[in-house]
Amino acid sequence: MEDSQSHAYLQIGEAAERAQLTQRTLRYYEEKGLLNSPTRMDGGFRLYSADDMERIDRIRQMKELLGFSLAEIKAMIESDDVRLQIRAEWRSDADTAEKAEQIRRAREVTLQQITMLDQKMTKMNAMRETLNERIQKYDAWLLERVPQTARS
Amino acid sequence: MEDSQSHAYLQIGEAAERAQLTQRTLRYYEEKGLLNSPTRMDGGFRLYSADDMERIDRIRQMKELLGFSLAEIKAMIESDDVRLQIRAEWRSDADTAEKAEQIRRAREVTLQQITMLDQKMTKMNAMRETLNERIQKYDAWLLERVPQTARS
DNA sequence: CATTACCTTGACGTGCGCGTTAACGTTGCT
DNA sequence: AGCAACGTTAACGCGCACGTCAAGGTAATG
Repeated sequence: MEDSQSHAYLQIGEAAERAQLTQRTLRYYEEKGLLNSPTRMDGGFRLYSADDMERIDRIRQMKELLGFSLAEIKAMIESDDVRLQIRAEWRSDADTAEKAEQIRRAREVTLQQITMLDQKMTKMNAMRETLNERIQKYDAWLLERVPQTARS
Repeated sequence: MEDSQSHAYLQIGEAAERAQLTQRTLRYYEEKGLLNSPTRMDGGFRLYSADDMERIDRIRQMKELLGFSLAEIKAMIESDDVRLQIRAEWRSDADTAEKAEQIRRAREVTLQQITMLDQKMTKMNAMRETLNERIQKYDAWLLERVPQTARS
């Protein structure tokens, strides 16, 4: 019987299914340094944490949504690493200053990402406008010569 | 000496340069049916019209902005063809009904494009929100332990 | 008419992002 | 202990989107 709250650590099979990717793809991402190697069970099986799954999903989004190459994505998710490090070393000792520097860098990267998102969205808005105008031209044409047309 | 109003028809060299693509890429797009074969001069050199250039630019945008494959893009620019046909046959005879049907199809395609643009933009907005929250977390962390930080 | 710059069509090469197969180890259940 | 289900690495393959020659034709200039 299964834990109703799914095992918290997933083997690659379930992980792939939930992420809508193939096992091959997950291993490939790991190979390319997009995923920090997940923990393994004794036999060597990969175990994906919730954080891992989150990250996998962000990678997928960046690919599908923004059409980035894996290399570009790898560069972009630096900031995730910092975030996870923060969580991990939360109560760790020492080096507040160094961590602060890392966080500032992560903040910078994140800001750049936001900027580029905004740029893309601006262009997409322009594109949307163009398409809208096109629709209106079609409608004008149709109304002029085929007035009995139903509009949606 | 050059016409100040650039020759209206461009050879592949200038066309590529202006579109920020390579000649190879333009030929490749033509080969794949993304561009209707441009007119040629007597010797066989390709001549790109303003419409061609417009189309090339839309292809580039779809690739860079949306990350689509050439196959997907080819499917999407159907509606462009109709638009150009309209211009061409503007005062042509006959078949208003048939043309109307084409226009309705083009309108449909365009609507779908708008819908998908909207979907993408929605997701990008969500992503932007996530990034914004991340920034705020960074700022909170920095403010708590390194209060002497300058914000931008 | 010769030179130079630009173009043409093949054809092979390349990097990316995986798919697929092979050979084999692990886990869980009975 | 045995079997099925699941996992592992390694290696080859593949389609896409071009890059990069090679061998030659065309255009513009002096």
